[in-house]
Amino acid sequence: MTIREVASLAGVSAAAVSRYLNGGSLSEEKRERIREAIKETGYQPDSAARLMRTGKVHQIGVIVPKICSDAVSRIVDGVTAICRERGFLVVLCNTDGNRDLEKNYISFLQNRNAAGLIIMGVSMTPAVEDALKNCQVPFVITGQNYEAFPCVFNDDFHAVYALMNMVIKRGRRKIAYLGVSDEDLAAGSERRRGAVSSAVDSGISEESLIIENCSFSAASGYAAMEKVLMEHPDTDGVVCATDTIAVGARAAIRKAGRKVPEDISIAGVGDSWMDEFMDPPLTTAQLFHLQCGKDAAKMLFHMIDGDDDDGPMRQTLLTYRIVERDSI
Amino acid sequence: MTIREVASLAGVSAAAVSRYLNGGSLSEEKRERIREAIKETGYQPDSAARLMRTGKVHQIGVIVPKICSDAVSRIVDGVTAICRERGFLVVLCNTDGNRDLEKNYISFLQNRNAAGLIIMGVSMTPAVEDALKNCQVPFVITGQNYEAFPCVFNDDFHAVYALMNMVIKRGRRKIAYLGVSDEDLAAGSERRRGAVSSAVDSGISEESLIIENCSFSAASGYAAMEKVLMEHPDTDGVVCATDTIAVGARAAIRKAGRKVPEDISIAGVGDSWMDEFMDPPLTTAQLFHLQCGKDAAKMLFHMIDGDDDDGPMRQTLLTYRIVERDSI
DNA sequence: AACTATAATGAAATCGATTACAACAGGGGG
DNA sequence: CCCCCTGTTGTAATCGATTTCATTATAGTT
Repeated sequence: MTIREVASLAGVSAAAVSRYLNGGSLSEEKRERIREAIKETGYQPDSAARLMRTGKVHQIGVIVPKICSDAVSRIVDGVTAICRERGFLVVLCNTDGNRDLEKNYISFLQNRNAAGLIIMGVSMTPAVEDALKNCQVPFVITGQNYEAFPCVFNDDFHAVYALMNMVIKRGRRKIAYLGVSDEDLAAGSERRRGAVSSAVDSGISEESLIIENCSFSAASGYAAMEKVLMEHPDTDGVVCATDTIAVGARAAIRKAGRKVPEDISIAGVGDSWMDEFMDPPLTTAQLFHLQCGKDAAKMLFHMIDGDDDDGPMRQTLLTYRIVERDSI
Repeated sequence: MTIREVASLAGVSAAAVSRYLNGGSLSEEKRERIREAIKETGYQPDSAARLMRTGKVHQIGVIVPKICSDAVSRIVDGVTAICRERGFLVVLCNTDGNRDLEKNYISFLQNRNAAGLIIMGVSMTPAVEDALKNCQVPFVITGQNYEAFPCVFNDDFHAVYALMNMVIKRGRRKIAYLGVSDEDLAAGSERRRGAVSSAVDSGISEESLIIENCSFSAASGYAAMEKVLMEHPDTDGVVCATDTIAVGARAAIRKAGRKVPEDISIAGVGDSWMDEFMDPPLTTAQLFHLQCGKDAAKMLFHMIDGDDDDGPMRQTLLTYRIVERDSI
């Protein structure tokens, strides 16, 4: 079903049908005939041809390091919600943590496959930075804060700072921080800095704060906590970079026969759905992932629409909320 | 950068460059010159124009009822893995449980936006069934078994049947089944039937099996379990349609002061990552979601490639594995 | 040498929509 | 009555790749 067939069925030119669809001057009479013909045929304009002519893709690309993650899937959820409103499709690109793929996707998506990009958990290697600098379509980075690029990110530093303060206020002095690699600017470096700053500000020396690095899994949280309890049996508090790590750490504490929160306080970050069903319910710093996705998408559409007035590059700092439960 | 510019730079015709890219007879000499020109310019053929001419989209559509779900995200992970190998992009469509959207996406994606569809958690309303019957592109349904369509699905019935048997073998007689709505053929109807069959086959009457319906959340599992314990204080076993429900149920049992597994046995379905970190670790029927996604994608590509020889419509039944932990 | 099959090549048509342009009609102002 | 402006309309060019077709060159066969 092409525009010409619809046109001849309605007894008008193809241009008239196009005007009907895209808004152009047209008599009410023809308008009616075209409406009829379209309803009758169920005609939908070919998006490839339309794209070919106008150059406007109604898709955006979302690049993620993995999909099976509470945080990532919530952000993606927010992005899809806004895109649906706008009639845009979402192209989901899973790099599986592979930097080369990240770079490849960035360059490939520009080639008429996406009107803009949302990138999460970007690993800012020189190659990726280069790809972004040369990027022909607008993009927004989520979850991490790079001065040079538009991004939507969390207040990772203060979230952990606040959590740590709470644990210290409970009288804990021998505290462990289970973090993730500094390669991850936000969940790694920023959160760790928050933990250290809080400790130091409260008179706990940086050296006496126990720091262990984990991957993003509960299993690695379990292993790290086991190690901490082995090497520092007097540990009485633990703050985890993510709730998933906290789940593992909590199991290790249980295995060691220690009580939470009597013997050891524990806290996480993220407000995962299972936090309130843990035993005891986990104190956490809630992050607004869904909002993050929505904000990033809205920002991207502003850039795509050019509503930006070439205005200042935007950096959106999201808030966090301490959810105090019984684990500290 | 168009094919003509590259061509003139290499001193050949546009057709020659196209032949270079798509395979056609071409002298080694021109081949070399074109290789040069492409490297120099970084030319990438315009996918819109290519699509326009050939009609071959290198995208597939994935329609999901929600994204924030362990099962869904793992399946999607499997799909993206196969698509990446094949150089296809994945268009992720989140219907958020809205049936109209499901139908709309199915019809919209056919319009040159996808070479095929993978649909999960389809709600087979007449409208959706109609949309599928008229679908111009191949599609595969995951997680549910419809005779009339190609699908990849789990052995939901036997998974729960086996779990239930284990609980009964532990000597439990007053058992509750926390399920989900029958609207969901697989997780709802099939699993419930498995629970009932097992009970009946073991001499427990259908009437004495306690059945409560939940949504897919831990909170609803908590509420349902609370209700069960209130109305049937002698309950000594509970099987849940999903691990998430089990997490909620387990918390309700704890709240009620009952011990697991001494007083009550509990089991779930899905093998969520947090199962082994629960207290006690949760016995579950592991489902192979990643494999499900991969199989569905492979099946779809067979259909797209036409390797099917118009062969029989395929129905893939996945296996399950009982993971026995300490909760029963 | 004559002939045929095969490879190499470019010009031009094509996919289906949008849009610049030209043509024309009708209305209002002088 | 003429001019100009605005609104309606269709024709044809266009986007950038692929592919058909016709042509020429080359090799292989009698």
